[in-house]
Amino acid sequence: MEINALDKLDKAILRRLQQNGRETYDVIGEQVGLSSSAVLRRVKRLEEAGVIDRYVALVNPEAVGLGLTAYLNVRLEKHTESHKRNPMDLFRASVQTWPEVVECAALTGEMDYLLRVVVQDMAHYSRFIMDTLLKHPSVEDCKTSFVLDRVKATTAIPV
Amino acid sequence: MEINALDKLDKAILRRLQQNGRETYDVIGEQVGLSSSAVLRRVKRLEEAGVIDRYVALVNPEAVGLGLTAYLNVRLEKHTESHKRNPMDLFRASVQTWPEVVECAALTGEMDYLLRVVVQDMAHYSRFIMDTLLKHPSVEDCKTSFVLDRVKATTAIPV
DNA sequence: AATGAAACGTTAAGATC
DNA sequence: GATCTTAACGTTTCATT
Repeated sequence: MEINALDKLDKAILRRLQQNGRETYDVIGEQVGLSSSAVLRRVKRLEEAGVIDRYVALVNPEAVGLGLTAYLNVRLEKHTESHKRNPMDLFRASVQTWPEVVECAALTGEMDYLLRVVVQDMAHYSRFIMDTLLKHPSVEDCKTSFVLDRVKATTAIPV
Repeated sequence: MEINALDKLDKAILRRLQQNGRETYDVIGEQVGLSSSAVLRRVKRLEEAGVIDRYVALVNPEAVGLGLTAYLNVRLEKHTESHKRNPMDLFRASVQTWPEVVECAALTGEMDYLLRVVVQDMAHYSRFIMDTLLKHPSVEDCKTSFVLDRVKATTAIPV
């Protein structure tokens, strides 16, 4: 579980797996200059250390009819009514249950949240805003920006 | 290459692969009620149709010393000098080469860009802003919001 | 046209050096 | 870390519906 600094080989392996999570250890080994069993042992170590979180398939939203992406700035109500849960905790818990919300971060500045929402079309988006988000007791206000073009969307971080 | 609407089984398979891109076809089959060869055929079809884009390993940023994430709103200069490339194209091309920028979208509203930037610490962030982003000929101005907490960060879209 | 069962080839995983 | 062995998995084939 310790983070004993990654060497050049670990980084090379990570870069490859971040591009292709199913590349065989044989191919990785050829590229980085190791045998497949050496690659395997390093990968297992990286998994156990929590460096590799998990492996996923990436689905193309357009190909499944999810053509509209929006970023949403959400401002929560400041006041906590004593008999209710804290608005922040309530909001965070709800976000986990909304499948349209694929990304949510708490930001500095105006202590609000940035959400990325993926839906079929404008009708679905409206329904999400009107019937779900703005009806939520913790939400004070929100501001939408629609995505015109996904210029870059990588899951790879610069190791 | 055609998008012949996904049935219940396709969606169930996609949901599982979006959570674990290395789940064996045997296990997926047990869960969705198919044999492994039937699962394989469906997965290959989904890959060829472009529904499954690719498989990747997800790396934990903190575990590799990338502890600072920021969202950046970037406004480009409006004017194109006739002898230069269009500022928009120039900016988009540069974004592809900057490894710190893991996400970039063109947004409606003020025709600007939203960037997600992942770096080691504030020193690296400053250097990126001062030496790279603000020195870029297409960039007029930018505004930073730091991420306090990644409330939700999934690569799974709601199929 | 899609499935399940079984055979086959490839890859992962483990042992040894 | 490399080589060798075995167990697991992915892939193909084919009979069945």
